[in-house]
Amino acid sequence: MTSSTIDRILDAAEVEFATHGFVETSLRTITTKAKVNLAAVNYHFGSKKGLIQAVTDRFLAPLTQNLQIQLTKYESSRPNGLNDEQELQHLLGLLARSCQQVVQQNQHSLAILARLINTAYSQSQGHLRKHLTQQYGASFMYFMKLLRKHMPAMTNEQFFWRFHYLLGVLVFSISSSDALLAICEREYKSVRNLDQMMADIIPVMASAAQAPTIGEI
Amino acid sequence: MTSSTIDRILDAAEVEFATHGFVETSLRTITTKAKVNLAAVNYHFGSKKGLIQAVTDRFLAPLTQNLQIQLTKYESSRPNGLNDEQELQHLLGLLARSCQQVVQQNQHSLAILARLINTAYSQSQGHLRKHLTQQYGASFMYFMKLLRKHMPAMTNEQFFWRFHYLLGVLVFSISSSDALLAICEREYKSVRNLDQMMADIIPVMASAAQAPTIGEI
DNA sequence: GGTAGTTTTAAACGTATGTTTAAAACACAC
DNA sequence: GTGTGTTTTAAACATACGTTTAAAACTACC
Repeated sequence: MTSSTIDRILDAAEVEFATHGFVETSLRTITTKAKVNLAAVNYHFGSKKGLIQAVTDRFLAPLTQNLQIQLTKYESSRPNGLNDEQELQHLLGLLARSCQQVVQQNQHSLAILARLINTAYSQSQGHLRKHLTQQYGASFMYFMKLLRKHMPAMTNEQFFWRFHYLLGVLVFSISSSDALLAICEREYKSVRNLDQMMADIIPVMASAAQAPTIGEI
Repeated sequence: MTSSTIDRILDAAEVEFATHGFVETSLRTITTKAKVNLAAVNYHFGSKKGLIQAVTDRFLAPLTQNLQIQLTKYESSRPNGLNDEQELQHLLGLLARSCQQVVQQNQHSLAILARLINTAYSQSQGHLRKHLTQQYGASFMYFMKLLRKHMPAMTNEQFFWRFHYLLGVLVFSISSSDALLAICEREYKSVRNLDQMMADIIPVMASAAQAPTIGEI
């Protein structure tokens, strides 16, 4: 077994990044929880930034790949006679299923992804955003293109905005899921999980996607 | 003129907090931009946390107050015969207008508010969330209660989730607005602003609010 | 004009961070 | 078994941060 060190670091970093964010977690807490020497991170990943990238790559690669496969499969054997609403629900459902499959092998991947997107869109110059789209943009572009097909009553600009409003639902829900699930359990005695939440969100996003546009925007 | 120091600190902190976040901005950059001695923050506000609270209080107090007034005014002279969709649009419009009024006097207030909510919901134990609801929860509870009235086909738990999905649209859009507006201008040669974005979002949120619920959730 | 209270200043403090270093430990082919 | 390349280790480094201190500067009142 070669270098369980790397895996132990990745596993520990994943948990910390997901629960406390990138800047808020130090290499020292990561290496301590991983039972690994502090210098190991810089030795194996070069820098903290390198570690963050490795952590995100580990699930972003499978996620985009999975999504790509699901979409092409769906496109090749798509049922006829569906209206836009149903098509949107299907597409969003595929995205949700990809997320679920990835989260099954990596419990914190979505939380990290949400943090990643949040920080990417919080810096207006957006180096991180550029890196993400260059690295993984292809699958998501394809996804957007399919969505676009079933939101025909919009200009490209209107679609751009609408898409990011939908993204907001997803990102906020996921990054707040721990808190929301806890509140839900305390306040309504209802024990739920992320999968149920995702299923809950799909029709909401579909409705939001189909909301009327305001004039010429 | 007594202590322009305090105001200069608040103004500078506001800009930095809005554009770079709370933890990412140091007291040194704030005091430098404010042309004020480093120790001034601790002298006038006690600590960095105190400064953050002062910065947020400066716009949260007017915002909640404004919202409260608008809501009670609306409730007392509400037009009859509106359906739920229209009522929701009205209520969300009032929230948007409150935001606009506050943002008019304080350009970065919404960006900071979005960051505040994001961090509040990102820590599952939620001390900040508790503080916010204790301090300013009244107005927002009232707002939620009015919203609830026009989303009758839901359980309380379903409403809880749906409300936070809507909140996600708002929070993500606002915290990403700088990036989104920049992309929009570059990609579609369309110069827009936050007000237009907010107006754009209202029907989307109203639609999302009325999306069908999944079974017994 | 002197004095008490407030504010500002420069400097230092203590701590935490990411990173580097150089020696030690290890693995494995020859 | 020796030697080479890789990995681990403990220690130190350099920097950045929030905070504190004590003296200086300022303000306002008698």
